[in-house]
Amino acid sequence: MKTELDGDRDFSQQIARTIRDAILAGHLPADGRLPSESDLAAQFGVSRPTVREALKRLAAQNLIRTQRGATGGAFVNRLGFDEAQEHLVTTATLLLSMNRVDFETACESRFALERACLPLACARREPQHLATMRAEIARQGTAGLSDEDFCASDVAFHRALVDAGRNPVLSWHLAGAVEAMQPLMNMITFTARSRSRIVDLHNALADAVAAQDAGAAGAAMDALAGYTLELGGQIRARRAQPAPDGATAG
Amino acid sequence: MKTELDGDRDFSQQIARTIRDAILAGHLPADGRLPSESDLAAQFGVSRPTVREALKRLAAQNLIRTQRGATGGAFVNRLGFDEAQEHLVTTATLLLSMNRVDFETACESRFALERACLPLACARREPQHLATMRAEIARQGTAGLSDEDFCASDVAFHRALVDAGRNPVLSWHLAGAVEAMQPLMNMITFTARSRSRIVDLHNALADAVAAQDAGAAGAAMDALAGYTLELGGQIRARRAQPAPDGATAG
DNA sequence: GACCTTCAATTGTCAGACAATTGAATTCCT
DNA sequence: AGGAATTCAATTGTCTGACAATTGAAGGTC
Repeated sequence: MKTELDGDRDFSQQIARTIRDAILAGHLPADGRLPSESDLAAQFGVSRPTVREALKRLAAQNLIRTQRGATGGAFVNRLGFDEAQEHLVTTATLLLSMNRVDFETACESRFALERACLPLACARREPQHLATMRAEIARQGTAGLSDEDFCASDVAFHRALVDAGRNPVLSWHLAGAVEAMQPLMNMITFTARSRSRIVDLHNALADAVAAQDAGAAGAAMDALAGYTLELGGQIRARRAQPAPDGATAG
Repeated sequence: MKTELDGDRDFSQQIARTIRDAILAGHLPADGRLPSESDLAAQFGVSRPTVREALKRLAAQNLIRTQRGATGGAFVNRLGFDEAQEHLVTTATLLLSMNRVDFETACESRFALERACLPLACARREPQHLATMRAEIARQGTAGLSDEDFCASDVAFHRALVDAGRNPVLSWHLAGAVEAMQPLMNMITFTARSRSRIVDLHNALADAVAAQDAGAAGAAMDALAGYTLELGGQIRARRAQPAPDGATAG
């Protein structure tokens, strides 16, 4: 099974693409073992380091895992939701940081996406989801909670909310979006902290989901989005005109 | 700047992670050049092939690009929306194919997500978006259109719809989701072809967006989702009880 | 000054070797 | 015969050194 390559350039990339396509096409079943590096080198007519570079490319995409030893080798990975979510978060984080996405745009997309799961969450939420949401709200109300912990709890709350929709694909998308936005959210929460207001809005959301009232849930989500945007606007204004320190009326 | 590694294993992975974190943290600006492979090898105290494996990992994630020649080297990539969407599609495709996600779940998430952009699309759509949608609908109505072209047009229509929301982050998420679902959608369209019904639903969507009526747009989207699910159910039923060939009643 | 040549830096590739790991086969003891 | 310890072989991880290909830049020529 000598496989030909396009004569001139970047063998490792071509090999990686070839194997990747084979995996995506299902020719290589999950948990199946690839030939050894030496065999692959012989098949493609290249040296082992070149094959290794190709395999590292695939490993970077979580398409394969490697194991040493007699029965070791490269095995096709079964991509789970957790790993896929890591990918999503990494990509989204890079995207946001490298494209000068402004806060309003990021915020808007995040809440628009999360809003998408509200009907499902209201219809399918189970006691465990409600319990998690309530627990996180309670946690957010405790005094002396650090900003980091508050943000983590915030993420956990929204995670429970999207999980209540009981659609893993949707949860993957939404949780990834929420997690990728957290750095931006931190910037807000750390500066203009008004936790009680956020706790109130979270409670309204939880109430609506508990009552299976999608309309009310949507309204609560809109209110949360509006408040977050408002905070973002305050931050920007404060930066543009930095500190009339005494802060009189005006 | 000798950088230490955790003594025992998989240097290339550690090096890749180190550089990746530096990029994500912004220590390496976009389009900035990394040290040469030899320099990196010296800095990390490993050989050049090991450094190369690390760089290939980063290249596989589109974090860097490499260029040969005197002024060549590895450069930090500015991750654009297009490349990021490729990532998203690849990950989503793998996720769907490797986790036995059933059609209903995938379909539900896809339409829930797309529904999220309808208010924005109705509020902000511009003539160009409407024109694209109309053009694709017209294309979908032409006789003799191949199934592949019909599907491509379908994707283009939905792409225009989400772009009408004029939020690039949202477009990235939604277009990625739509494109990842296309293989599944093909399965449907190729079998139970009912293009006129789909064209009607697309027209209803376009009308609602043109009229900036978010409620009607949501209803049209729900109808489209319902019809798609219905088709999926038919396919499944037909598979479970394969071909009472003459197709008489009951 | 414009064009050509040479050059040096850098990535891409190769060959062979050795170390580390690990499951399986083998041997040895009971 | 059965189980435990040992040996073994296959495989990945890494190193060394080298050469080829590419490409912008420096220098030389007209």
